[in-house]
Formats: sequence, C-alpha cells, structure tokens
Amino acid sequence: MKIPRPPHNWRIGYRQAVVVQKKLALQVRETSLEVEPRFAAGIDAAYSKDGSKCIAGVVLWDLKTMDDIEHHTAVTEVGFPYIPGLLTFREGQAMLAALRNLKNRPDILLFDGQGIAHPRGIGIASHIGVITGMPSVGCAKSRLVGSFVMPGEKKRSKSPLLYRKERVGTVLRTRDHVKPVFVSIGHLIDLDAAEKLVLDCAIKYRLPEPIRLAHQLVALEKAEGS
DNA sequence: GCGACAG
DNA sequence: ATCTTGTCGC
Repeated sequence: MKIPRPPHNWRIGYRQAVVVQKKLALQVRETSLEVEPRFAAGIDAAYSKDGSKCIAGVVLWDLKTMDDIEHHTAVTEVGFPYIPGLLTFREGQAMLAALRNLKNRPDILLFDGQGIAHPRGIGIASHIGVITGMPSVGCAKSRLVGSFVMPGEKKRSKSPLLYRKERVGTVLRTRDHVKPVFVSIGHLIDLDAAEKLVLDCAIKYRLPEPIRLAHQLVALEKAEGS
C-alpha cells in the first residue's frame, strides 16, 4: 500500500526530534470516523538480540469475521535511543515500512503506545497517523503522562486520563481483573470510537487482538533472525 | 533540585 | 523493549 514519505529524517538528534513533534502536533485532528471500521491494522515492534535492528510487524484484522487477513514485517537499523516521549524515532521507520507491505488498505491503525496522551500531544499513534493521513488509535500498556483514578475491576470499567487539566485519554479495563490499558486518540477519530475499537478487538486477552498478534509476529521474526 | 518516564 | 519458569489467584 502507498505510504507517504515522512516529512522529516528519522536519524536526527534529540533537539530536532522535539522540534519535529511540535510541528506535526499541530496537524493532529480529533474528528468522528467517516464510516464504521471493518479492517484494523495492529502494529508492534521488537528488537534484534544485539539491539541493532528494529523489527516491526503489522496484522490486518477483520473486525467482522475476527480473522487475520494478512500480516507482514519489516526491519530497519535502530538509529535512535529509547527516550520516553520520543519512541516514534526508534520504531516509526520500521512501522511505516511494514505498512507499505500491506496489499489491502486498513480503515484504521492500532498502536501499542500512546496517541495524544503525550508530553507534546503526539505519541507514536498520532505521529504515524499524521504521516499516513489515516485514522489511528493509541493503546498503551502503561502510562506516559497524566493522572487518573484506577477504574473498577470489571471489563469496560473506565476513568478519564487527565493531563494539564485536559482530557487526553481513557484508562480502560478490557477484561475482568486485568490491568487496564491506556487509550487515546491517534488521529482522525474521537475518543468514544477509539475506546469502542479497543473493546471490540480485545476478545480473548487484555490487548486488542491485532496488537497481540503483531506482537507474536515480531517475536517469531526475532527468534529466526538470530 | 528531585522524581517520573510509552516500548 | 529485554533478561526468564514456575507459580499463585480469579
């Protein structure tokens, strides 16, 4: 599938990365979904044993038949250290490459990380959403920024994630008695639709199936390439 | 100045 | 993320 080239270089310094984020953050849009999504692409990444390469995986999930339509991986050289708030500069390049391998166009992108629940309002889900111009959602396993009260123990219990007096996401319980996930809009979607997508995909486990499968995919790729 | 800190 | 097996709890 056709994916635009990033409007910036991936191998840049910390200072420049922050400048890039501030610029792209102005393009993030919260809107209602055009149509009900049917195909969601789950994206995740892993690293080669020596940590020199980033392995990204994408799984195109059919929300209707609850099936894996197609999946691919892509590998790139890691050219940026892990710095909270700058994760995109470590995995973004590989993720875009993996998305280019898709034959079918997803209705929406689901990321293992934050959307706008980020210091500068542009976590990996929002960043890739802006570059691709596609609707996207962030579903992180832990908090980056913001405060909240722990939601109830039952599935679907939730509480708002607040940051600087603003609502940036939802702490959502996807299964009874399991740690909640942190959902935030990425781009071109609203929080209600983002929450619904995550719940609709979290059928058997805590994480949405597309993300869980993408995680297994890169884990296998990692094992082979060693 | 002291913590917090996606993956 | 990654190093790693069994084990306690719903």
